Amino acid sequence: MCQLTLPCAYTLTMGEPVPWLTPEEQRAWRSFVRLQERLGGRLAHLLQTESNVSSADFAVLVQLTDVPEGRRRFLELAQALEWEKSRMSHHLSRMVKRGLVVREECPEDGRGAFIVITDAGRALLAAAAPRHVEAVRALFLDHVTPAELRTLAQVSDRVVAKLNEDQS
Amino acid sequence: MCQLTLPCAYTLTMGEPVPWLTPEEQRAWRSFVRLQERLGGRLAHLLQTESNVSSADFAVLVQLTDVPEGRRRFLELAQALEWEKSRMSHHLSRMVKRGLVVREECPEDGRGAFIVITDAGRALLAAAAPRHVEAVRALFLDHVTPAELRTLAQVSDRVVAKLNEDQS
DNA sequence: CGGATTTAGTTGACGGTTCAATTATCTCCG
DNA sequence: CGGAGATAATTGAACCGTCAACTAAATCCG
Repeated sequence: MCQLTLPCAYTLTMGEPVPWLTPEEQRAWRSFVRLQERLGGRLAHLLQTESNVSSADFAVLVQLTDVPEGRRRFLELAQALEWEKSRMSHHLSRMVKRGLVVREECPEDGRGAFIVITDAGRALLAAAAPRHVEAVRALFLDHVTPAELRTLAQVSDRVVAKLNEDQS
Repeated sequence: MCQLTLPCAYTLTMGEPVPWLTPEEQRAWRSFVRLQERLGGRLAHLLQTESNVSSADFAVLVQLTDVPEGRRRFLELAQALEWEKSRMSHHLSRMVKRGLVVREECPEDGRGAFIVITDAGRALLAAAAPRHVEAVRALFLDHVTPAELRTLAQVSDRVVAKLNEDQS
C-alpha cells in the first residue's frame, strides 16, 4: 500500500489515448492515498507500541469476540476479514504461539478447524480496544464533520461495491 | 494496514470512560477502512500483474522522473515518499538488482548517494503509467462526483495536517 | 587541529503477506 | 461402494517493511 502518485505527463512518451488526471484529481488522489498511509500507519503503530498488538491481531480478536463463545470457523474468519486463507493460517500460527487463540478440531467436518480466543486474548483485546477507539477519535473522527463522514461512508461503499462487481 | 474494526461493546469489561463509537461512526469507519484495503490492494495487484511493477517501485520511479535528469538524492527521495531510510535503502537495493535504478556517488558529500533511473526504469514506468491511470479512473474516480472528491481531499488534508501536528 | 556530535546511508534479523503446491477430507454421482 | 472433483486448511519460498545497530563522512567548536 504505497504512495500511488502519478507521473508528470511530460516525462512519458504519450502516444496513448489515456485521459490523464486533472490537477484537482491528481491532488485529491494524492491526498487520499497519503491519508490512508499515514492514518493507518499511525493507528497500527499506536496499537503495537501501547498495547503490544498488531492491527491484524486486533482484527482477528475482534472477530472472535463478536460471537459470544469466542469461537469461529477458520474460513468464516478469513471471509469476514477478507483475508486469504494462507494469510489467515500463517497469522493464526503466530497468534497460537503467543497464546492468544487456540485451534480446535471440528467434529462435523474433519478438514475444518475452529479458532477459539483464549483468556489471554480476551484480556489483550480488552486492554487494547479503549485506547484504539480513543485514537480513532482523536486522529480521525474528531476532525471530520458528520456530513463529511456520511459522504465518506457513501463513497466508500459505492466504490467497494464496484470493486466487487468487476472480477470479484 | 488491516481491518481496523472495533469490538462490540458488550464483550468487553467496560469500566472505562471511553465514548464508544456510535453505529454510524462505526459503519463509516469500517467502510472507509475497507475501501483503503480493497482499492489499494486491487491497484497494487493490477500494477504487479499487468506491468510487473509493485506500487513501491512505481512510486520511486515517479519520483525520479519528476525531475528531468532522473536523478535525486537518497534522502530527498525518502522524504518525498515519507518512507523510512531503511525501507528506501532495502527497496533501492532490490530495484538496482532488477536494473531499474543505479546508485551513484555524491561528489559534494562523501556519505551521500544519488539515485538515478535507468532506461529500463523509464521504459517500465512509461509502460505502466497509462494502465495505472486508467485503473485509478475506472476503479475510483469514475464513481466519485467532483463534489465528493473535493470533500475527500479536504478531509484528507485536514486529518493529515493534524497527524503532523501531534508528534511529527 | 582534533574530539564530540550529527547526518547519510547500510545491514541483519524478524514479523508479515503472497503465491503455488500439498494434504486430507468431503461430496457427488455412477 | 468407489473414483472424480471440490473444499478446508497448511506449508514453504520469496518478497516486503520495521526496528535497532552500525559505518563512515561531515560539522561543530574549543
